[in-house]
Amino acid sequence: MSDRREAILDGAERLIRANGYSGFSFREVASEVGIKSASVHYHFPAKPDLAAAVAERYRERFAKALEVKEKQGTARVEAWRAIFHSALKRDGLMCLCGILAVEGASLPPQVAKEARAFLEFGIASLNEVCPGEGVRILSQLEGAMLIARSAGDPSVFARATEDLLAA
Amino acid sequence: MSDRREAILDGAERLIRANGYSGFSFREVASEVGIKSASVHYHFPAKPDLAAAVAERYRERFAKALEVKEKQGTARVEAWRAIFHSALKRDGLMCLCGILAVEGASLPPQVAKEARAFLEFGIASLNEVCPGEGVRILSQLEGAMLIARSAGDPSVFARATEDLLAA
DNA sequence: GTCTATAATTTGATAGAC
DNA sequence: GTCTATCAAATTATAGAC
Repeated sequence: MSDRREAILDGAERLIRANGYSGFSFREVASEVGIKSASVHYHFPAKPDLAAAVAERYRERFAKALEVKEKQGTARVEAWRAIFHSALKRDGLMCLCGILAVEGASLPPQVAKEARAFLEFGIASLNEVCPGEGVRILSQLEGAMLIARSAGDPSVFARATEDLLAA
Repeated sequence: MSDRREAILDGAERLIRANGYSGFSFREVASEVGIKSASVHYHFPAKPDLAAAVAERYRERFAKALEVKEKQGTARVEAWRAIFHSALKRDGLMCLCGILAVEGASLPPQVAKEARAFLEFGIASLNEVCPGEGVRILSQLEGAMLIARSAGDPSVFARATEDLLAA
C-alpha cells in the first residue's frame, strides 16, 4: 500500500476518532495530508469506502498490538485496557469502533458492519480468557472511555477499569 | 412550557439519540413536528440551544424516573439498568448523553457541558448506593448500550449487565 | 496521481409578510 | 407563531486538464 494511501487513512482515523463519521469531511482529511479533496476521492471513491477501510485497518492493527503485548507477558484483559488507556492519554482519542457503534443508525451499512466486526472480535478475544465475561468486560472498557473522554481526564478510565486487573 | 416547544424537544431528542448531534438538522426536527425549520428557530435560536435544552430535560426526566422506580421498591442500580434497557427495547435508542459524550470534541461547549453534567449526576447517584463504584457501574451501563445497539439486539445489554443485579 | 472547476444537495440561520 | 423566500457556507462527488 502506498504512503499516500496510508497517510489518508491516518488522517481519516484521527478525524473520525475525534469527531465521528458524520463529523469528518474529505476536505479536512485532504487538508491534514496536504492534498486536495479530489485526490482523496482518487484513492477512496466515496466516504463509506474510506471509513470502512479505516475501521478494517484499525481492527488489524489492534489485533497485532494485542499479540505483541501478550508475547511480552501481559495478560490479555490488561492488554486491551492498556491499548485503550494509552490512546486516551496520548491524544484523548477513544476506540474508533466505539464511536462508530454509537452512530450506528445513521451509518452506511458497510461502515456499521466493520464496527460490529471489531466489537465481536473483542468479545470473542475476551471470552477466550474469561469465558462468558467478554461482553461485560468490553462494555466496561468502552463505557469507561466514553466517560473519561467527556470528563477530559484519562485517569477516569483507569479508575473505572481498575478491577479488571484482578482477572 | 407550550405543547409545541415540548414537541420540538421530543423530535430533537429522538433524532439526536438516533443519529447524534452532528447527524440531526433543524429541517428534520421540523418535519417530525409538522412545521417549518424557521419555526423551530423561533423557539430555539441556534442548534446548540436546542441540543442543550434537550439534554437538560433528559437529565430532569431521568432523575424523576429514578425516584418513581425507587419509591416502587426497585434498588437504584437496577432502576438505572431498567430505564436504559426499556429505551433500548422500545426504540433501539441509547442514552442521549452517552451519544453526546462520544461526540465530545466537536460539540459546542454548552452541549458538552450538559452531557458531562448528566454523567456526573449518574456517577454521584450510583456512588450513593455503591460507594466508590459509581464510575465503574455507569461505564458498564453506557458501554453495554453501545455494544447492544451495534449488535441491534437489546438482549446483549441484559447479558452484559446481569451481574449488576447482585449489587 | 493530483489538480481546478463545478455540479447538486444540505445545512444553519435570517428577513419580513401574515 | 408560523410561514415563504432566501442566503452563505459546507458537503459529497464528478469531469477533465496536466
